[in-house]
Amino acid sequence: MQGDRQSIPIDNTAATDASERDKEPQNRRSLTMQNIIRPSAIGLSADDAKLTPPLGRRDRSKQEKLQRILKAAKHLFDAKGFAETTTQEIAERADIGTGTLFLYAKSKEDLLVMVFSDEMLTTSQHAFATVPATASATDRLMHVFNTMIAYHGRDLALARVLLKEVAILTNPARREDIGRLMNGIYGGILALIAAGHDARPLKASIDPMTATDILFSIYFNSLIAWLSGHTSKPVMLKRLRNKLAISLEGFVTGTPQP
Amino acid sequence: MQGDRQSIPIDNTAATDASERDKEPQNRRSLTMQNIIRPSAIGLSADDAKLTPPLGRRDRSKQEKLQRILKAAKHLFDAKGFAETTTQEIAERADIGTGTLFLYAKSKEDLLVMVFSDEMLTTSQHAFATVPATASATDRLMHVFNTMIAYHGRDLALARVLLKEVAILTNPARREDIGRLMNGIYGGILALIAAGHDARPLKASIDPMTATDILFSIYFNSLIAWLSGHTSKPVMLKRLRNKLAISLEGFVTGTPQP
DNA sequence: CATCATTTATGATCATAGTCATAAAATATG
DNA sequence: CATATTTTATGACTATGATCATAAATGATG
Repeated sequence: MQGDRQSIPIDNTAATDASERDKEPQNRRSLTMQNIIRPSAIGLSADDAKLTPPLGRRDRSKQEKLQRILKAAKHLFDAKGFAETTTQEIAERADIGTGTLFLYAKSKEDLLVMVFSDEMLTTSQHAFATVPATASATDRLMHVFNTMIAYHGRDLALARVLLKEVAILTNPARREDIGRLMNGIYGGILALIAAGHDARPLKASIDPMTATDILFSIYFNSLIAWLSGHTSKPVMLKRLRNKLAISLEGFVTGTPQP
Repeated sequence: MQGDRQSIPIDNTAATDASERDKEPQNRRSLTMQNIIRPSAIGLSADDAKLTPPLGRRDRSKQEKLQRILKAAKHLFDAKGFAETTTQEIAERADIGTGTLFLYAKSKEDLLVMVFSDEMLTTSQHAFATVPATASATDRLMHVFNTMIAYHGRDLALARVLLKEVAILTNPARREDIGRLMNGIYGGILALIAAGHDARPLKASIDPMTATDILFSIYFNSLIAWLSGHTSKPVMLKRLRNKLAISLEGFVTGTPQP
């Protein structure tokens, strides 16, 4: 029961396929196309990144091009939907060649995740920042999940494609993007429940991170069940709340407040 | 707390898009291309279906063609993988025209789910049928999930594509296929836990179906985390077991056995 | 600056999923 | 059986995601 504390959600114990063998030859110069770094990817705003001194013309133009691509893609995905947007259109709008696009994203789906992982992160951060302090643990969790669900609800078709990609990642770069998102969410949930709730502490036998993992699983499956058309939104929300309440109840000691 | 008993996993509260308005004009003859019915889809074996009397030449040939398609697709997906198999190849192997394929499946992905939903159902049924009677509730659940995980482990690339499609369904016909699968799994889990475990009954406040839903969510998320490369298989299994144990503990009354 | 090496950009080209007008087959009707 | 109607089959064709050989741009070196 001890010795397996989770530092999750992400640990790359699994083999990273081919990318394992060609280790970066230490003393090469800077960013090559194989590892583009988006500002947000290292916790810097675009401005900060611009101010960061030593960037040659090449790297600068690369960053700018990437920003144009992401902006163009986001605009089109939002405006016309994923399937209805062609990579040609994105390239044109970003003012680059059709082939250039695939130097920055491995596939159209990859681009989709690149585009929206930032927004998902922002959304979740806002959700945690606005948690009602006085509410019950269940309600606080529901506030967070509700916010995220509302975000995906803005465009169901887009949400379906996006979550499909997010659920199962194949590109290590995207795994990092989503890893950051997951770390934020798990951290937030953990903060909400780590001390227990309703004046009752967590059971000693329960690792808070494991509890977090369970709660997130419940949320995620409710979300995809809804997007799959298995349940209506109100029913999904009602059941989600119930499942969270039940789980939370199982995590703490003592009996419910009278 | 009452009045929302889940008859899940599937209820089609959500709008079924266009397919809602063109209601079958009652007195048309039989199966049109829009609703092909596979034998297994109604709980009959292929043989039973053949014996079922009133099928005209047309319907018979349709069934046979469908079987050829499914067989061809399964063979090729297994042998070469999903991405590496072209719909042309499948059509050739099934001895039909390239366009004919898309009369039976809406897309290549749709075909993938058609092909493997039966096998997944069989696998889960076998898993439940071989549950060790004397084991703890956690171990009995782990036996089931382990079996299903092992099944997906036979071809990770295929499992990734398949589960992506299964996670979020867009075709109502496929929703029914997977609905049957889910009903089987939920029913099995429910049977395992409905009476409580380790001589301790379920808490009165807990709907067994809701508990089932939670347990399945935990399984499913562990599975996709593994397939996404977030955790190695042994770590995933260890954590899965732990999460199931914790949840199960929260569902029953009393204290653990001494 | 001139030359060379490396990295990035480009669009013509390819592969293939999916469509659609047309034909064929099956069934209904008289 | 002859004809009309409905359903299914077909493959040429289209749309588009992705590739790749070639060119352009950048930076390093002397």
